[in-house]
Amino acid sequence: MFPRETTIHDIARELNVSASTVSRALKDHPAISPKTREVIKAKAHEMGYRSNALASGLRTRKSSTLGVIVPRLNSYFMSTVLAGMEKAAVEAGYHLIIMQSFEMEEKEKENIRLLFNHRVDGLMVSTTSPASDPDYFEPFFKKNIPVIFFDRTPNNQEKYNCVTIDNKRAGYQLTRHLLKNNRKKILHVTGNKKIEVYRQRLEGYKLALHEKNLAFDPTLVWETGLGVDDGKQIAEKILKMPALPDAIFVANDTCAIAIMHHLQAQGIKIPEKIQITGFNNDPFSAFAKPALTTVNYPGEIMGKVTANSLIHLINTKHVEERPFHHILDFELLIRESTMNQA
Amino acid sequence: MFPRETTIHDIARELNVSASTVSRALKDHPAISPKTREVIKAKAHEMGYRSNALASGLRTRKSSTLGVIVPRLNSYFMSTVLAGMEKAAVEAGYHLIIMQSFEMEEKEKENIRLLFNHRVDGLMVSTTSPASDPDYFEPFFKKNIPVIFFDRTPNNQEKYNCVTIDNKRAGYQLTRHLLKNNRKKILHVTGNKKIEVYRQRLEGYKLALHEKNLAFDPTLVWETGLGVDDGKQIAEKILKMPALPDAIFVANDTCAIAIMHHLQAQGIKIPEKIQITGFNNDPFSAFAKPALTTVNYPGEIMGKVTANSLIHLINTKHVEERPFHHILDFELLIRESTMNQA
DNA sequence: TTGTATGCGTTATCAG
DNA sequence: CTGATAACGCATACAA
Repeated sequence: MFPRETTIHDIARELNVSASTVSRALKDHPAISPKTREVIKAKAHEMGYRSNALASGLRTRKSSTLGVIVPRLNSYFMSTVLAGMEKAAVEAGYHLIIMQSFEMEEKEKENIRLLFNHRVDGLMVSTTSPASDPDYFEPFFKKNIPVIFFDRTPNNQEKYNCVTIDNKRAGYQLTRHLLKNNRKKILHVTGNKKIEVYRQRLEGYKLALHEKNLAFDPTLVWETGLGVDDGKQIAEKILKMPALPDAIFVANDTCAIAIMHHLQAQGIKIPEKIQITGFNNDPFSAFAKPALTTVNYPGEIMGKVTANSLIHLINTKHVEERPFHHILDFELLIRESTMNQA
Repeated sequence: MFPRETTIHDIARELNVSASTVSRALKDHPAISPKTREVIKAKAHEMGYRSNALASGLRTRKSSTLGVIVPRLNSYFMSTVLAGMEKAAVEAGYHLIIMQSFEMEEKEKENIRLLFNHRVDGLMVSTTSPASDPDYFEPFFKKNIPVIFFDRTPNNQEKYNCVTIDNKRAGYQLTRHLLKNNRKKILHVTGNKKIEVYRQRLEGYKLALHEKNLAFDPTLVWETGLGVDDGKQIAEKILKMPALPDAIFVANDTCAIAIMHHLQAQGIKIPEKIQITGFNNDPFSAFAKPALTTVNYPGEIMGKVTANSLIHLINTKHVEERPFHHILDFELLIRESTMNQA
């Protein structure tokens, strides 16, 4: 019904050359004379030729495709990461296949399997699973297909290629900021503590407390989903506390803003009564009232660095000796305009 | 260096059957006896067999891959759309290749070309280009590879498959809401007017004015990039107006909130002095102070509907008679708690 | 500089 | 129900 695709053979026939010559000419192989190369290219264009990536991939064992697995697509932070990845990937001639794990380990495994079958040339993962040893990446490791974890990494980072920020230091600085403002009872609202990013932030929080000789109180660490709805529940729970905290260190902006909103709705003065900090520098954090102190998480750069590192690994055939760990710079954004410094 | 991949031939050899039998067994072909099917599947599993999507795609002329082109990845709305698409696609056995056009027509064309070469089975596009007749989709049309536009469609929607909301009606309702609040001078801050979504919203705005016998003043329609930075500039420009508007209908939440923020910083009372409405229902719009009246744009559903429609087109071999146009429901979210109704 | 021959792994066709 | 064979479109080793 639809005319067969024009192939290099069709071009070859038209020009009375061989298919290999056409193949070579089209990819600027040096062994082809400039003249014939131009002729072939012109003809190819004229005939509306399109290279068949599938055939090419089958032959070269390369799909020119990178796989990405993220817990969820719909967060601002994640989209900036993906934006950076897409740009870097396309510039290097790769496509991006993006999949969601929806915070389910089973789904993550399935995605890994599917991307493996799809013969991606490399894989970038922000892991759902806190598992200390994700052996379901074995097929990739065995075939030496590079895998890089970004943002949410497995627990033993030294075994894997990772791109992160120093979450511990960030957590430390945020907590320190609150302590400087004479806050004594700091609630820490965080995500799944088995996940490295959240564990690190908690470590930073503890360190800052320790430095000030303040006792760490485990009942002040609340594990949640960090979503908008969680924020509302947290606020309600806070209001029921016998003694309110005087500060809250929330592990992302979304939830921080939701908490703030609901506390304010109940008449709590922010930041006078309770000071709040977030994490991620969502665009709205600067517009919250009061503006939210947060950590600028360089999403686009993280995406770019991850993708470029992956492509580098793909291109360097020889096995890298040991995994690398890129730690990107973050930025503490202090936004309180009129705070009493201690 | 790395052991060759196990193929159906390897399995066939081990079991003394033919490769075709293995191939059939693995995809549950009815003509294979249940017994041998199970034996083959077990062996395949044992040998760590993985189907090669490239080879399969080359043979069947199907890549099991859907292409997506969007102007930018990093907006909340777009990520919800993609989240919906990814889910629907994976459920139907497809992968998603996502590309950005960065609001550049050239980039969009290049992406179309790349995805065509990559042999995607279908294409979903939120177009960058306001061009009335995007002939660079011709390769797809010619080969009868389905293309669906979502959100941002070409101008002559009747010629293409589209999934949208009724932007005109939404714009109309928002404007009407402002008029009901006795607003007389409504500034409309919008995106590129050549783009259908923005044109439609403007049409709705005009209609509402017309209905109230208010003259349409073209100088009250400002075209911008609708980003955070644009918001600041707009605010500054507003403050320089000889007579301030008493309402602003902004074509997205991000920009609306930015404008609101900067006007408030200059002492303008919102909504008393100037009432503002947004568009998209970004999660933060509910937390803005005051909360932003907006239109709930069903991103995830849009993604799901678009992907499912595309897959349907792929599966129905016969050419559809005419393009379809799915118009999704939106929801006007009125958020002003204490407004004086006219 | 170009051509020939072969194979990448799978599936469709046809035969048995 | 199963097997043999060819073909999908391209790229490469080798030959010329």
